[in-house]
Amino acid sequence: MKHTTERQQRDPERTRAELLSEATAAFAESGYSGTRVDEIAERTRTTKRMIYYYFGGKEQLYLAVLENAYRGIREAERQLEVDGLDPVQAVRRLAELTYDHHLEHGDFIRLVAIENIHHGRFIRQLDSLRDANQPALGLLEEVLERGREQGVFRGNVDPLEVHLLISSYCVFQVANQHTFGFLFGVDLRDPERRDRLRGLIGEVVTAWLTEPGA
Amino acid sequence: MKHTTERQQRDPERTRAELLSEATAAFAESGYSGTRVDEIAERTRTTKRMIYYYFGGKEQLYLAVLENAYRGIREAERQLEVDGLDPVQAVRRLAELTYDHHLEHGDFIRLVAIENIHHGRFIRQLDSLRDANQPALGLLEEVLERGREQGVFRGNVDPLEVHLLISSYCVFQVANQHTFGFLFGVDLRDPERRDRLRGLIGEVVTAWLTEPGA
Amino acid sequence: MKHTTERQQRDPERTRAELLSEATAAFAESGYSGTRVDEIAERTRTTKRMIYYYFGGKEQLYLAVLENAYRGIREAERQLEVDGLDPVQAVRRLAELTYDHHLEHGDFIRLVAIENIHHGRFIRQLDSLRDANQPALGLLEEVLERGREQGVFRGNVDPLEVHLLISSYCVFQVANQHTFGFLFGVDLRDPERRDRLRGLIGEVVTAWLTEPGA
Amino acid sequence: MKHTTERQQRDPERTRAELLSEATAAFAESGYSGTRVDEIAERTRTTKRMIYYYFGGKEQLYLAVLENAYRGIREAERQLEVDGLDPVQAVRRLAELTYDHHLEHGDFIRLVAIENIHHGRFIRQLDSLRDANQPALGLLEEVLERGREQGVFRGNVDPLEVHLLISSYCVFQVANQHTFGFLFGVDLRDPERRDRLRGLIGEVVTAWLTEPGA
DNA sequence: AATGAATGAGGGTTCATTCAT
DNA sequence: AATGAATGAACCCTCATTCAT
Repeated sequence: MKHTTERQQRDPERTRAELLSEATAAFAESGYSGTRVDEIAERTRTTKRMIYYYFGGKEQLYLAVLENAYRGIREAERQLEVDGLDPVQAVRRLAELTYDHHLEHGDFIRLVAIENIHHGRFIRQLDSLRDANQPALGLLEEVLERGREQGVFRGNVDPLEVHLLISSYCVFQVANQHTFGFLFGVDLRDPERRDRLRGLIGEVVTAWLTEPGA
Repeated sequence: MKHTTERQQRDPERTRAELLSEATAAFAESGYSGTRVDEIAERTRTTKRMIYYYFGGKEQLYLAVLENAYRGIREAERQLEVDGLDPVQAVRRLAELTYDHHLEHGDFIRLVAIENIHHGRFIRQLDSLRDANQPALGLLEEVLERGREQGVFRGNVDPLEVHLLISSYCVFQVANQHTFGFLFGVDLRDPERRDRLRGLIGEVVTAWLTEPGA
Repeated sequence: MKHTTERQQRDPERTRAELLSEATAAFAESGYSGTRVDEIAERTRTTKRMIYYYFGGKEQLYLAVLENAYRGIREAERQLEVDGLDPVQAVRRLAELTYDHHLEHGDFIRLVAIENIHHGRFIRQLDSLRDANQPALGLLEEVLERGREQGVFRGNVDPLEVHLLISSYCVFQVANQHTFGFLFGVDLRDPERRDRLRGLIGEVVTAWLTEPGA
Repeated sequence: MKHTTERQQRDPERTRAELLSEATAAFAESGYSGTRVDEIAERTRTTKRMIYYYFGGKEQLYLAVLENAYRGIREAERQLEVDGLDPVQAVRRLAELTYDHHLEHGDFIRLVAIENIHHGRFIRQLDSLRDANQPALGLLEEVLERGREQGVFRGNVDPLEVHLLISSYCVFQVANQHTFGFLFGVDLRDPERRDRLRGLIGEVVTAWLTEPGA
């Protein structure tokens, strides 16, 4: 009679998924160089050896993590809905959803920061990410166009730049919270503060988009 | 005739400064864990032994780098001048100078990103940074107050949040340039693009500050 | 035809045992601080990397050495036999066996001396040694009791103190042989001298135990 | 006007003495390899550099420490007095004084143990110690001879061996206190225990020396 | 008589990875 | 499909010592 140990498991998919998930957490926590493969393995029910068995090495595992993280985000962006809202409300809504979304996915934002620390050396290998359309950007494009048609928004606006405005703001609050918080003595994650900040970027952007005489 | 070797030198200040400078470049380039002390030493005319002699260790060197970088930035911020400009122009000016300033100090921004990857664990040890006043923020505060007095700007605006808006935007373009550039197929450092982006944040912020009926 | 290298071997038990054995010799020879892990490794067929693989580090290896050495001594003490001897002969026998035993285990005695130089800081971590009974002491206790019952030995004798008397004498000859030998110009390991010394402590102790009117 | 810093001092004798004294404490505390020259210097008001200036190096300093320690002990031994006591009392007295003396000079005993760990490699360089007479041994010799003449002590006794008996016992209690204390759960420095042990060795030795029919 | 600056050589340890079944 | 054993290369750091005044 064979007894199932906690280690031995005949479910490759599950093992792989567990490795990927824990590697995501580990890399997001400590960066690429700062994460040791032992550390990742210790979080799982398998051994370090399996990382090489399933992924080939630390770098490949990191690539899988990165790709997987972006895929998840895209998936979530596809859920965004602003139908039935007038353009101003739609932009505000979009900004707020983006804000919430970023605050909820600290790991992802940290992975992106890490990747930039590495000069984007890894992401550049992921062709799968390159051409995929950016759902959030597409949606924004639509809304901006709608606003312009209705004469509510100024014309000559590059959706990418609006996206940049919103993204910068949302990303910064997560990515730079430690230094900003320390230097200015504020806690950006404080609920009250967060509520204020949540609405701000939408207001700012729409103020600009709707600015009279622009 | 003996020639002086390139190594041996009796100029402690210079040796220390060189180490600090090269360490700054190295850490900004590869992060804390990603930088090897040998690597730093190889950039200088001394040996890695001197890192321990002058700083005590890798971590202390990194701390010195971090502190020095922030000190430099503060110094630069103190040079900012917007006297003689009306509030709207002043904010725009401030935003543009901040923008330029960030783009010119990629190393600093990378160090800040790195520090955030480390959850601010190092900067928290630098009490010298905590209480020091933030020149840029003070200046902004003055301008906002002036605008409010003149009835040009809305009231009830937290200078810190305006600062956050501007900083986010400027920092993001440097810090996230690799992933953003890759994903959207743009080069944020392209001069033409940069010129457009340079003015944008000031316009956006002032549009909001001056929004009628606010 | 490939020949098996001397290094590569798939016998963990043996590798471990070899490391332990050579480490014992090395630590006994040069002390804890005086022994380099490279030095230990060079004595074996593996590399120093294996010390970390099997033991975790220099300190843990030393702890294993210490524990192992004491275990070996205990094992040997369990072989002691004085059955069928009258109490006086038994004590003499015990003293002589202890003497021989110490002279034969110079490494052990040196390890003990080294441990005392370290203020017992390592041994205190070895709970396995604390509560284990001390075979030699138990045997001695029996003999002393027997002698007292037969009216041959004085009463009111603490076996531990008798043990201390004998141990001191035997340990000293090994542990302090270099300074003592140098200062008094004698070689304590000289066979003739040793034969004299071998019997001495038993005689001294029994003279005291059997002292009339005590 | 020159002000005297705490460091700068123009008293070579004092500096040298301080170094010697602190080095003694340091070496006795941590052994030869375990003591770092920085550590010694930090205990004094001078710098590490002075160790090289005054002694030439770590080894020479250790040699000076060793020689100085032995010189001090010899000096103390010369103070021993047993005049006016009968031989039995004299031996007991000598044993007790030796006992006290050892317990009071733990540093010296540790230095001796350390020297033995190093196989007496250093002491062998100190010719000054070799030929010097051993006061304690000479005194013992006299007493033993007196006892033999009076028919109280057995003849054919090597004073060196009696000295060895007493020394072993006294040294062991200090040198091996940590392992012995740990293994047997006793504190050899406990005052009550110490009082018992103090008298023991004299009784044991005299019991043997006076044994009838020897 | 004394010192600040500098250093070569090694110290213990950890890293991602491969061997061999 | 999975794994225990082994490892080379490098990593950060510390040691006793010397240079140069």
